[in-house]
Amino acid sequence: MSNNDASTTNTPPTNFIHQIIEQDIQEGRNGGKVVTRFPPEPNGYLHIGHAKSICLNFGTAEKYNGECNLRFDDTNPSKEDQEYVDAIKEDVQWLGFKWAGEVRYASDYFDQFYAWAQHLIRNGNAYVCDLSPEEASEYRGWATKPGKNSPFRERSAEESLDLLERMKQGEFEEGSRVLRAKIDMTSSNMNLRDPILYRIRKQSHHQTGDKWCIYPNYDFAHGQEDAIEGVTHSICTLEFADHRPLYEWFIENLPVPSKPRQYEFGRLNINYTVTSKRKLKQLVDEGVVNGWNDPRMPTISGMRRRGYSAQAVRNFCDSLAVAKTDGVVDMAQFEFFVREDLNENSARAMCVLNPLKVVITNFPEGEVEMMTAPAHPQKEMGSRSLPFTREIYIDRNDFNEDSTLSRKKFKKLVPGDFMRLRSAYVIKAEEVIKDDSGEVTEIRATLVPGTVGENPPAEMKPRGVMHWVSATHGKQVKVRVYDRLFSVEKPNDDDFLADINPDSYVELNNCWAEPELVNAEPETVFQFEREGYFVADRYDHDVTTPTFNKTIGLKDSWVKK
RNA sequence: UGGGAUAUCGCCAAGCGGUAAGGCAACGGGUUUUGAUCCCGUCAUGCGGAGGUUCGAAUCCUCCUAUCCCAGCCA
Repeated sequence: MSNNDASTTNTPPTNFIHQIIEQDIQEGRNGGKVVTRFPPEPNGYLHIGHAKSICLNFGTAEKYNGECNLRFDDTNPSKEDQEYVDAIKEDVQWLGFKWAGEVRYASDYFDQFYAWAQHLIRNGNAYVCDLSPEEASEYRGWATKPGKNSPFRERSAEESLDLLERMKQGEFEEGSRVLRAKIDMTSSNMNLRDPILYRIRKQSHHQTGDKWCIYPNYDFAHGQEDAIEGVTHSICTLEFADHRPLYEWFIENLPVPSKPRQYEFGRLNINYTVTSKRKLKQLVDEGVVNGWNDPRMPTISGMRRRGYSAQAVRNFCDSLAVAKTDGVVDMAQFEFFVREDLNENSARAMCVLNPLKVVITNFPEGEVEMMTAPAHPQKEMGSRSLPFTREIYIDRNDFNEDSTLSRKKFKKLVPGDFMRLRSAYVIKAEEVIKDDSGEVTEIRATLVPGTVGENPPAEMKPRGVMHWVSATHGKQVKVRVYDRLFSVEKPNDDDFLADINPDSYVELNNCWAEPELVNAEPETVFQFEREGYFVADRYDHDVTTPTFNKTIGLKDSWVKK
């Protein structure tokens, strides 16, 4: 609630795109309407970078009472698949956005594009070129070296029209001919050196099947898609800035129904991860991670499985500047929003990750005392019951044999000293039992009567508080502990796999949780007190195989030593 | 090297000629039956550099410097 108020109306513009929009509205441009679109190519899964674009496009439409379309830019069948179409729709919905009307596809407009291609030819603005890809590249020149005209550039409109139709009929091989715009082979903008409009691809398409064997390029499609849909502000990332003159050239030279404008903003980069589609795909294909929705992946489906809430992802994206700088946002900034949301909304529970048995010698065997604890320390979220028994588990890390450690600095169980069991008694460690190898296997302790909900006398003041679970009434659960996928801020570009964090995934099979936890609905996030946030796995969790993924640890300001 | 963009605290960033917002991180301190949360406090005489215009410049001008993007029949 608190974070989103700012994005309703009447607030001053927060970024340069909103400034432009407000000016457009003031000048009555587009009849005061604002229409945006999120236009992914269905060739991979959406990631955190896309989330920023989604939040910007949908958020902008929302802010100005406009609409935002979801449109698949499916102009290259050789890279695309229905699997990605479905996953992308699911991700956008999970984030909580609703697109205007039906989902759109660039392929819905292929007939129109073809007619417009003929229009350009007739007006002397396009021609069929027979240069091979290698020759075309040579003719195009170099950034500092002007290109030269294709020998087919002055071919008659009639001939080009005929050739284009025959390309469409499948008469020619892939790569043998293309349709090009006739602009300027000497332009300092490479995109204007007679860009390719259509190329031959004898492949079936996930939406149009085998209807087409020629497909438009990005540049000959995107602006026209926007124009057809009445998009007013076409927001894309910085690398498309060089394409804007071409975008405008098509809008000017074609009888399009509206005149959209393109604006570019800086793409989101975060440290300790990668977001290039190529690298993410490699991680999946080489089995470095367990699929696109592995909880370590920066994909939306990965973050979802990790336990990050849609609201946290959105709050993070909204906190980001929309500007033209290309910086790298600190992962800590993202983690802040994840914790902020989870702290506010997740129920508390206790789960011991590395069990160490404690026997309360002055508590009768077989007896069960039910403790009650609030589900949330600050918010009213109900309460839970915790069975307290003679044998309990505490975390191995909460015990230390060294009783000389400073009481103030070391808030853990040490022999002869007192500790508070969260929501239960204060206990005192009396005896340490070890096995032959010297490893501590059990602690024998005594409880201080009357300390449930009450403080003990000053001389019995506990060093600190620790979580616990009944050894006889708790449930054994599986916990998957995740950490950052990469151990360095900026994974090496050439060999990024070498920078994988070897400890990014650890599976713990002997964890003990308070009983109710096994009944949790999949995708529910809990705060395991003193440990962090954990989500019941979306796919693998159920009563018989309780499985939790570590979402993120609690902030830890305890400086060791 | 031709073109397009960008440079403000460790990171993100506001600022649009009137004397450097905010968030993250960090560091102090308080509360606390989570070393969490919460609360309080500290954190740029400085805005990539050098000149100039101006009563006044992060904001305007000039020249440098650094970084990113463009030479797919990818998007």
